[in-house]
Amino acid sequence: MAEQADVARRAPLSRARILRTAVALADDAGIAALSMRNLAQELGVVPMALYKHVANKDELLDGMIDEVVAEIDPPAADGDWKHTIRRRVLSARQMLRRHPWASLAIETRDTATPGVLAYLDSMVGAFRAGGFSVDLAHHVMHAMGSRILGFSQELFDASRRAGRSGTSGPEPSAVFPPEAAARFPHLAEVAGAASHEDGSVVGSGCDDQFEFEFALDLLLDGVERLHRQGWTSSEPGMSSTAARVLPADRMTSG
Amino acid sequence: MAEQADVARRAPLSRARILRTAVALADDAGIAALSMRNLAQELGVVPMALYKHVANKDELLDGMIDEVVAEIDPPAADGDWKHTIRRRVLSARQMLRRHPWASLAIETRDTATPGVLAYLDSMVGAFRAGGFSVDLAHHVMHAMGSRILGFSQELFDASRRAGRSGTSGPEPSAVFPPEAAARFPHLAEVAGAASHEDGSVVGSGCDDQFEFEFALDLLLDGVERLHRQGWTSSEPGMSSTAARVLPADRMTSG
DNA sequence: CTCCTTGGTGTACGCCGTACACCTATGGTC
DNA sequence: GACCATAGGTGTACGGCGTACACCAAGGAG
Repeated sequence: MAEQADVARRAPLSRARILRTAVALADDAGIAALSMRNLAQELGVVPMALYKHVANKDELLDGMIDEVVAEIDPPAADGDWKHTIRRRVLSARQMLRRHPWASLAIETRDTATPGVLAYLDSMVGAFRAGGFSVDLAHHVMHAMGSRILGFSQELFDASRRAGRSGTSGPEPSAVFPPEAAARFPHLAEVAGAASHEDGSVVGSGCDDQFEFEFALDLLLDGVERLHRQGWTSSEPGMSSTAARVLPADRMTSG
Repeated sequence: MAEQADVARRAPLSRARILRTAVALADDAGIAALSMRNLAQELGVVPMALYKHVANKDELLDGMIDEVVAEIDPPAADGDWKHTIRRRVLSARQMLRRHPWASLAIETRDTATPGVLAYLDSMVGAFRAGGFSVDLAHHVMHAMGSRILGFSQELFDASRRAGRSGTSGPEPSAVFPPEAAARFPHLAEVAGAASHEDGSVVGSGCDDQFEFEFALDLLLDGVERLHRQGWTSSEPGMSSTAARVLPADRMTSG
């Protein structure tokens, strides 16, 4: 009990405490540094002790994911669908920025956690409540979940990282090393323009939040247009979908 | 040379052969099964032999990425920007389907490979050639590279995988186990509708290729609209960007 | 003939996840 | 109070990983 202070030298190690500590450790040291051994040490306990509370490392990761997904604001009751979706998506994004490991962890898991499913479900629910057909809601969810360029998570992260030689970095221009600029002139042009255009962005080259909202609004506005004109998948209303130029590009969809 | 057939018992192990074999192994057995030891065994060689041709495993992965990125069709010279972009993106997608490990591998690397940079550069070039301002091209690239829902790569992959109990799976409905359907009614509704709507989709629930092109065209059409109306970031022309509802949601972008 | 370089080998180290046997308090039952 | 089942922390050990480092065989150059 409380009498023997040194026997209860630590808080008594529960699944919840393990998950909280694991999230904190991944936040601080990166997901690569999250080993069962490191986590155990952080908790002042031997590695195998963890296995009395989580089945294995995969289950630990699942727990961590649901832990952070729960941080996403619940859907707002007021407002139209667009407002609701927008706020929710931005809240999810804030969570992902707080926990940079989460995005990759979620995508890596081979089966979605209950928390993730609940989030997606409530998102579909918001579209449905806004009068969307099941059909349109379905396709819109896909559109919001897919990345058109297959990769390059935050597009210029790589080039930005390549230019970092310290945390100070007061030089906003020349994000590219010169030889890269020669090889990739268009990227260099874009990167250069981005670093000049706005004083509110200090050293990083471009305003991630602006870019994200640009993409979000581009999509939401398109979706709103489809919704208003009563789009259905059997009779597509999008211009280029009707006049599809590359029927041969369709794959076998296996 | 060719005289001693047993001395040259294998093709002489070059960087190119290592990369080709590594790609094939990752394609077949999954990226998790690609260890230096496994790869060496596949090549009939001792693990440390690989290190005479690649610096370490990270560099091996970089090489593999450039290997598969090179499979993306070069940009078409003819046609308008939309045609060019669309074809290129779809070609990239086909590559990513051939090499399911590639998408994650590319996103995991902390510095973009030359091949990836070249691909992105040519993409920006296509927009520029289509008359896009540097500004718009920049933001559009971000929009195409970002995923609005922060995760869930192919949205219903997870639920689909949860329902797989074999390769046959002749039952298109009930993608969800019933208890999950009760907890996530909207997802269940969407998943159920998807499995009924089209005879061309056999067992998988929804047509990934259709979903992808839906998202692609939604974005391209929105982009075309912005382009036509001379959008600039200083004076946004998108409806919801002008009447932004949630200024407080903006983060410090740091 | 000697020597240097190129490329494959063998051993070994420290990390990882985790199976398994063990120990030790706790609390319920008689 | 005696007994014992159970929950939870411990210690050891195994196989796999990436890779540092010393070694060695073959071939070309002087």
